[in-house]
Amino acid sequence: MTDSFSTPAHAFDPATFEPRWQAYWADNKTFRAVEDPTKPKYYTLCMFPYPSGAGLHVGHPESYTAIDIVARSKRMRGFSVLNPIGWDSFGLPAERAAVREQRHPADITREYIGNFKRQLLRLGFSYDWDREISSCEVDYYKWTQWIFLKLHERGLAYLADVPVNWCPAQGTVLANEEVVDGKYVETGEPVERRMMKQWMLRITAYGDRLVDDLEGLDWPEHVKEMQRQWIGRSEGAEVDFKIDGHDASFTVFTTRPDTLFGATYCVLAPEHVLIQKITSADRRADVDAYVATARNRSDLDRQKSAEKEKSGVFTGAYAINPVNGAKVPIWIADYVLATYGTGAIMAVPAHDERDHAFATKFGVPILQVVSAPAGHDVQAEAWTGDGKSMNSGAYDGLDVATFKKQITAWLEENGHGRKRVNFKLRDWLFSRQRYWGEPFPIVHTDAGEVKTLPYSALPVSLPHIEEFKPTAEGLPPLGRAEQAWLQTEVDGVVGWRELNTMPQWAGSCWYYLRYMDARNTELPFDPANERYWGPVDLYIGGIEHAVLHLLYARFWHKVLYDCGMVHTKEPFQKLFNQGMILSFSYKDANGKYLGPHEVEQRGDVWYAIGGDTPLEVKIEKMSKSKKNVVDPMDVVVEYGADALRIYEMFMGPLEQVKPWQTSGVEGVYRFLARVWRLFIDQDSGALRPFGPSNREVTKAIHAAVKEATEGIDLLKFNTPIAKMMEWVNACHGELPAKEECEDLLRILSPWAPHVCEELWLRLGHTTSISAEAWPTWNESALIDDTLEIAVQVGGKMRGAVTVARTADKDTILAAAKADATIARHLEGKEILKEIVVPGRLVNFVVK
RNA sequence: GCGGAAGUGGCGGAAUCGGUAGACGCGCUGGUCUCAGAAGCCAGAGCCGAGAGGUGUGGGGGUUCGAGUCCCCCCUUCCGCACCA
Repeated sequence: MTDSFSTPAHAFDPATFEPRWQAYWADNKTFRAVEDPTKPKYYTLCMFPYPSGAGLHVGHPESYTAIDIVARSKRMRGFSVLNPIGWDSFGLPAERAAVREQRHPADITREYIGNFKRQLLRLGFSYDWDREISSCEVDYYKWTQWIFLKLHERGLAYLADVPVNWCPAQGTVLANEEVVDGKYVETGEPVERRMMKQWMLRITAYGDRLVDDLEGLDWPEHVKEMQRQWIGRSEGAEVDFKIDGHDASFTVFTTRPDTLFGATYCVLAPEHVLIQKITSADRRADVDAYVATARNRSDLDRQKSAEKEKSGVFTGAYAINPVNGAKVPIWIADYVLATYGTGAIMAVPAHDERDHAFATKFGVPILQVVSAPAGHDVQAEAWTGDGKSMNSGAYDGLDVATFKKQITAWLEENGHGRKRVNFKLRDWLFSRQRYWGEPFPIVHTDAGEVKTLPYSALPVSLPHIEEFKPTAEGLPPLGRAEQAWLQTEVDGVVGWRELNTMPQWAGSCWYYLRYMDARNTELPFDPANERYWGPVDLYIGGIEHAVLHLLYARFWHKVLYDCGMVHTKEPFQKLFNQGMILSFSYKDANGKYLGPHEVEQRGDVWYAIGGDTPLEVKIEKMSKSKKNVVDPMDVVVEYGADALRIYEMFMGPLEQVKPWQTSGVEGVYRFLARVWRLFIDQDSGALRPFGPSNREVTKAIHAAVKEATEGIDLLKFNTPIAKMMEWVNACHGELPAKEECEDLLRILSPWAPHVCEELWLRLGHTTSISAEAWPTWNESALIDDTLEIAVQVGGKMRGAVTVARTADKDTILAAAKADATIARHLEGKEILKEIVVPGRLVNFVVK
């Protein structure tokens, strides 16, 4: 009832102008990206959003705001900026929702996209909406299929019978990268191993380049390291071992060929093909039992037991060591992986910890062939470091590196082995037994041939089906499509379409290229456009994609590079990971979570409203079950988009994990309201008069311009806000000179574009502030005529004196000694040394 | 176990070519305005101490006139990898 009194007619109210500016930008296509050869380009990109039913969470606007600030400031600094947005819209979650809600995934996906888009528009991001794309629409996935054909043409796509990660809950296979600890990373559902015929992409052929090209990238070191570890390049040798009494041999991979003389046994993985052939009659029962057990154990079990003890069984067969003819027993053990190297190893227990553990348990001899430091007994513990070779015949006395080279050369010359580079990285399992994904441009003929469709036959549209479950015969959901889709003709032969679909990663492997030429109907994109826009200059997204998406996209990019489609070896020049935004949660003694509106603080302790038992307060990841989710749209309704954007940046460094605090949003809202009141008379709505600037205000604006300019380049978006706040504080409620006020609006506009456009308009300008030139600062304006010099006595702070900036050493010392407090501290002491740091401090070293 | 990042007021965080620790914001205290409240505005504050002063950037040592910053040891937290021969 007192609102008319308490709220002036023209008080700061973002809801009155924010939507108006959003409409203005849309109507005028203010942020259209133009291939302008007269300007340098800048390409900003956020990781492809997956539009979920839950809508935006506060993590989305964090990276989007950071990108938007860079994009807006780069435009103001004369760059032609590409800042696009689109939707990663194929994938399992939509299909599961479809089953749950009895609706078609296309309908669900489009609804979610509409919701996301509405929310993003309400936050005022400067996207070129004319380039909006959606990976589930046929005008996009036609080109995903096109790129698949390119991969196939180059021998990089093949069908293979492979052990796959089958997730029964999802009803599909998963890529290695999607499985952690035997569980699907997205849902935590268990994964088991099966043999299946699947489409694979030969990413391993690019292993070397994927490692080597990391070198020149401006990426966080730990992300590069994660990629290196995942690719896991290791250099060594393959060695062939004949089997005593059999016309057979097997090959091992080792990184330590220099320890060949110390091999006291060999191990085959339980899946190794030779096992049946070489096992002796008296060992067969044990071997069969061991192999059967190993086969039935899940990866998770295998991993768990790895932490405890080694297991294994002797085959009864012996291998012949090619370097010295020694016969060593062949064991089977599941600590040797079928999928890495050759699935077989030579074991050198003296110099490998795993072999040592195994040898100790099963009583296999341990033979030292590399000298260890005094006091190190290889019988007790393996020595894996450097040393001189011993017990190695003619090779004794060599260091590890030299011996490796010599023995590898000897192996090659004598046909017993060869130099070899191995990767942990395996080929990418590229098919999924699901509906909501890109169909393969592949046809299987009745004669059993696998044929690719010609480019002219694209797109292969996803057929409409009603049920998204496997067929009764166990075929993937696409088996439910009509005969007219299932059966087709290629090269004059009738055949059946591939029923698998591509994984969700396919669409996100090249979307950043489509943005460069989003409406091209002839090609995925025109290479001329790529030469202008590529590569992405700044890419921001979550650390969760450090391996998966970034590895796959780099792989495809390199293939397109080899096809002459793109002109850079790498797609993303600079990468940055935003830190997750956490939130406070409140839990009562019964373990029940309470929402922020159900709790109150009394003193330092939180209680349920009206309750008297203290609650447990924690900072946790936002989740519905913890009742600590912050909906960015709620924040917009209460404080406006500008306040949300500024708070997301003001919370702390972008890369840091940090907790959401609604009181902090109120703080930045108050800042914006102060800016508003500085410019606008709240009662009349009129622009308030400019006045004279003083030294303090002028210094503050230059400091703010400097901090904003440098902060944006360093992706430090929090401290510039502090400097702008200092300028407002320095104004003490009175507008200073017009130019300084305009500079403030210019530098604030990337963070808070709506209020800055509004005030810019009210200053009488008729064009958008987003097209203004970025201001510059003057270092000289930052320097004061007088300086405060800190004074220490014996290294302890005792006071400060104010002197002219030009004051010389003696003047400063005299001023310091004249200060009453300093004089008191110097009294009765002998000054041993006088240290003067110009412009900073004086230190009297005393006795 | 291996690798990486980080520990600063009641809270989020500033400041690292070594040079006045705690900018800015939140919260708090006091004042102003008001019949009253809210908002706004002004002022205060690391901690201990009445004060002089002491003390203080996870802990312990060291280098230095001077250390949040450099060196050594330790503790804690978070993240990644985890039989890859």
